[in-house]
Amino acid sequence: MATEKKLDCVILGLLSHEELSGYEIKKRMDTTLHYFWGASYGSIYPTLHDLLRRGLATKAICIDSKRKKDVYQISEQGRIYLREWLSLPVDKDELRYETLLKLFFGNELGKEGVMQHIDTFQTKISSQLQQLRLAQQRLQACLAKDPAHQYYELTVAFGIQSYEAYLSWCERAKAILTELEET
Amino acid sequence: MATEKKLDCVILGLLSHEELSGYEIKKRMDTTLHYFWGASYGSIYPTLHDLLRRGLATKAICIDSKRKKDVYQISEQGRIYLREWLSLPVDKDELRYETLLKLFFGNELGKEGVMQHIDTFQTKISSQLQQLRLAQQRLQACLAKDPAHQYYELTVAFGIQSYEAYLSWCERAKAILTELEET
DNA sequence: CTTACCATGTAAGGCGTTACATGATTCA
DNA sequence: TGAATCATGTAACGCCTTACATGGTAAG
Repeated sequence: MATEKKLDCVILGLLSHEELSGYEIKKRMDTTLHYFWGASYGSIYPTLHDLLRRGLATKAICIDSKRKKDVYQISEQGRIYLREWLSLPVDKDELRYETLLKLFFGNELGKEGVMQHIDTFQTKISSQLQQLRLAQQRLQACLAKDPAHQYYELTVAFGIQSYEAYLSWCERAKAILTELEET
Repeated sequence: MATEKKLDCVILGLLSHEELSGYEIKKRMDTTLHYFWGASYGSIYPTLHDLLRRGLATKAICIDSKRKKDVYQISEQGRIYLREWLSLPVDKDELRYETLLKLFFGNELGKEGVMQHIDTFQTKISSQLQQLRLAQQRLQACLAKDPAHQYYELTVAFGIQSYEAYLSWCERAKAILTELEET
């Protein structure tokens, strides 16, 4: 019942690349996966325990220069489970842009308010686009060494392409609204 | 606690355009708002009752040719509440594309699988793009009559622009993967 | 020495989906 | 007469966020 849980698969996916602690997983969620997925500690740690319990991951205690952390590795079982999920058809691609919602009800909000929201959106997207471009440069430098990064690069390219489209839409939208104001 | 609820505002927004029944609201969610918002009956009807209770909407029973339905109207209080929310800064724009997730873990899935997912994605987006283009044509025909539709048109334009970007990314991604295969 | 960051976790509770239930009406 | 659509709802339950709690270490 309710929406199918995927966080276990996402974490397994990250572990398929390298061993990670819960804290590091959260980092990945906030950076690498940030623009197309997310999760909080409150869901990550319990999921990690669950993966252990199901034998899909193993845990080791790692002590790097005085600092202790629990690192998790994907198990053979986990790899099988992950591959199975990856092969399944995609269940849902979802976009929830509150900005579009507020725009849609723009008649009630008024032109100035709408303009304001577009400006804020544009600023946010611009800065995220810069981040993505940086990531792309870093990736392209090491693509030759590690062709596995090719897939990462594809997702970054997706982000760049759509964010560029967003920005050009912002300009057009603002132009249309300005014209409306003159009339 | 937990994520802030916005469905009440979304419904009020829809009611600000016209009076609607729960069933009709669901229809709007599945068509007009479909690509940037969603909701099920299980959340719509209770929210509608809640709006009544809070005095943000009123209910009337409408009998159209034998068919009975409960239509809701936004109240003055509701309009104030809606405007207030619309003026607030946008809290969250969220994108959750499982397709990108599976792509990201492409190394584990393999090229063929990734290609498959891209194809499916491309097909789905193409068809949704067609829908959006149709909507745009319909809208442009009546923009002169009702300038309130301008805002609706802007959201449609956003969808078209980003979906076009998605599709051109699909082509590039497939080309890159094909090249990889040849090597 | 204090701020920031590393690191792990739990509890409460909201949100919203899925599945189930029911019944009328329209149309083929 | 049967399928599709109109129409309204509820119960169970899963998911995940927020907020809270705790403590160690690195760096300025």
